[in-house]
Amino acid sequence: MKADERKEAILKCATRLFSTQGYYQTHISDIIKEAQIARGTVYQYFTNKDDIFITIVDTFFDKWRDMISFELAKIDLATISPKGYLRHRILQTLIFLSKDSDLCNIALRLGLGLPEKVSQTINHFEQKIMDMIADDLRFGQQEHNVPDTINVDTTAAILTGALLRTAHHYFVNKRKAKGYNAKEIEKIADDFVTVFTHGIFLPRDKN
Amino acid sequence: MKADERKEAILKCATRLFSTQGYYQTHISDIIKEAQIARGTVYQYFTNKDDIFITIVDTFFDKWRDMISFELAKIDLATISPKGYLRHRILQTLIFLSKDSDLCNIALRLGLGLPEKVSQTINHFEQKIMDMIADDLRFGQQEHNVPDTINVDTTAAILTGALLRTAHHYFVNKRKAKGYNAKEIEKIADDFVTVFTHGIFLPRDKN
Amino acid sequence: MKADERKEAILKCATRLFSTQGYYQTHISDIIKEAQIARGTVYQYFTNKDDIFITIVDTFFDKWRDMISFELAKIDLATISPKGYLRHRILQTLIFLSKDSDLCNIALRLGLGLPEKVSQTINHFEQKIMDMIADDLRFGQQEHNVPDTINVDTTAAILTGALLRTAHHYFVNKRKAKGYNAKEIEKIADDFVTVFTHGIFLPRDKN
Amino acid sequence: MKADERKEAILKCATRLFSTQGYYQTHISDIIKEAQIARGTVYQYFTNKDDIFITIVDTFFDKWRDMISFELAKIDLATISPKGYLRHRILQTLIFLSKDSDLCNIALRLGLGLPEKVSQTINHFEQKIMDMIADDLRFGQQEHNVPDTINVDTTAAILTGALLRTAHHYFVNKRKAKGYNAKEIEKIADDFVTVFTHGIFLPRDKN
DNA sequence: GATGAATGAGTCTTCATTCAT
DNA sequence: CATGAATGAAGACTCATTCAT
Repeated sequence: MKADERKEAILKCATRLFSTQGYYQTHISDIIKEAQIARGTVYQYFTNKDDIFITIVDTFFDKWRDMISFELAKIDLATISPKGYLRHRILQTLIFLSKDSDLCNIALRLGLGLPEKVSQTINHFEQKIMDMIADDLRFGQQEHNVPDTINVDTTAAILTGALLRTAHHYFVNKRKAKGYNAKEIEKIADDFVTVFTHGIFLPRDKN
Repeated sequence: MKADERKEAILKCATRLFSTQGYYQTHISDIIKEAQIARGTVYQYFTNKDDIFITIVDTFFDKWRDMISFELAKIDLATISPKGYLRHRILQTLIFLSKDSDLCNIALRLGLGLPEKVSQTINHFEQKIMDMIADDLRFGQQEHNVPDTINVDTTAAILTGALLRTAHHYFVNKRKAKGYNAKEIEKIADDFVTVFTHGIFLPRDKN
Repeated sequence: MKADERKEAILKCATRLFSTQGYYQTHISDIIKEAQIARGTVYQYFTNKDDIFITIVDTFFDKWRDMISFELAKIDLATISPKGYLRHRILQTLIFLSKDSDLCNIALRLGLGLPEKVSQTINHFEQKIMDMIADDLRFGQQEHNVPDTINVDTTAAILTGALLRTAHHYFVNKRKAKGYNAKEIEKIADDFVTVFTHGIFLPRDKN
Repeated sequence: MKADERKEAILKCATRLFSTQGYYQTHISDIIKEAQIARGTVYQYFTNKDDIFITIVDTFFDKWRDMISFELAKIDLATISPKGYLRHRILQTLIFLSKDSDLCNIALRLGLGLPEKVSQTINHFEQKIMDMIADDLRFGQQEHNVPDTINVDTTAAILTGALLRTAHHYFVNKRKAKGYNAKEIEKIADDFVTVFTHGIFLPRDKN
């Protein structure tokens, strides 16, 4: 087997394992068993375990960027509608992510290997949030406040992702020493609601 | 120090450490150093490391649920508008999450401890997606397709979270053996765009 | 067993092993087998293998320094003869080194673990030099050029050690880019011979 | 390149590396990188790593022996004075050792590759002994007990080498089960001092 | 002869957990 | 209850050597 093929084979096995078991619970032993190679062979192609993982994510990222550029070149920015533009972007990204479930799992950092029991606990938490949101949406549809046209499943995922990430963005990444005050949080909530009330396009948008 | 206080003290230290360094990179040694107790003492209150972590997340979840019930009881479902309802829900959750940055980080599973270098790689990936989305939004505002009233920062976080979680929901959680076909993915993308085009409320909604 | 005793026990075993098998051929496995402790115990007292070795040498060095100071304080510099002074120094150092054969071997860096076969080759080389010198000395005694009073064995060791270290001192430590020229080497040889011709005391020295 | 040249090239590179980094810290990888050959090629000329090292030392030893014989043949034993004889031997050996700093370092076994930190510790020890001896000598010169004609630098190296090797000779090589007693050590010290008091030539020696 | 990919036994080191005091 | 010394299974990584091309 040629060097490139071997490297590729290792990455392939490692990707599946990292995705399934997470970073810490994927051991070199697992990788070599899966790839049917000797322990030392791994280290002929990668300096260490990190290197394997980083290579996977970096490659994935590069492919994503290439895809983005490639797709961007295909559309006519002068004529496409904003909605069409958004749809195009979303669709391409989804298609891209759908191609490799393992990479999707890794890159979305949602399966990075906590011990089974620990993992369940968190999943349970997130699921509860999503369920609650789905219930709210269904109730809204019954009450005719929420249009029947929206997909409850997708929208619940959207709102959960949106909510958790927004929280993370402000309260972890842009965390403030003395925390956020009531006013500031209300502002964030209002910005949040605005998006989901009117959408993100101007009303005169007829597309 | 009483048993309850001691247990609480351990959890407090563990929470900060788990949030900062992640599950695997937080060692019992770190916890006992921080809590200034002996190694064996930890095992008098918790059966093992997992138990500590699970206790933290479970407690957090219970508090969240209590908060939800409590807040739900305070509003009058008969009179509140759908938008008001959404705003209320979002606001309470954000307030709740804002109170404890560490717990927020843990529960959102975004800081669960990969080695520094590895962590950076993924952060970089997510940041790029968010940056790209923010750029799109700003461009939309210049072209007057996107209202100036939306907050680019928040909306970028919303869209990133929404997109990644939607992808994860379908392509990892509800993954199909033979993958999704083009039609199915287009359907998801359309559902996605719909939400962000019209919002999630019926047009007759005047609130 | 108390912490101090255990640490001491580990050092004792390690010292013997390092001396016998050298640094690289002494494995943690050997040490724990010898000390009858668990693998992890070693790392409770030392950060790593180097730390053990360095602790041994440093302790030895400290003891030597203390001995030197202590002995120096006991002699009266105003009345002692130079020869007496030299004798005192040498004797104290020899007594010190004689106390622990293993430490002597380690500190003198003459047995620091090359593989057996490799070690033999070098020993052989050094032995030949020493043998040759001893032969020269015995021949000198037969010819009545060398006094019968000198101890051939000791003197051969002296000359071998003196010669090799002098060479090392100049040709390795104080090595010159373009090497030493004939004149310079003759100077070193002359200085060398001077010491062994007249001794290192002035002729008027009657002690 | 011919077989002999290739073998020579490998030995040359290996010699420098062994001298610089020591036996254990010189890896086949280092040698092939330096010699710009393939990994397998080394094993076409040498059976293993030891073989390379032993070849180096053996070759060095053979050269030394040849030199000794050659030089011995040039002098007239009937007429040369004992001092002249010693000078001749010392000078030839020094010239020989001065020619190849790396080989000198290897053969003197003073740089055979302990990890840097470990190595420093021992160097420090040896240096302290040498410094102390040099101080003693300088003090002796001030007091006019030691002739100004001796070279302090060289003599310190001589005494250090002499002392350490003598200790090694008796306490390691010829070690006794129950150690040496005070009387025996005094005897060694006296023999040692004798050499450095009167030199190793008979007083009637007028050379 | 030359190559360099592959091998795998062998090392150090880590760290959650136990248990005698 | 609290302590912290002791444990040892488990894991990452190394590197001399082999062998098919």
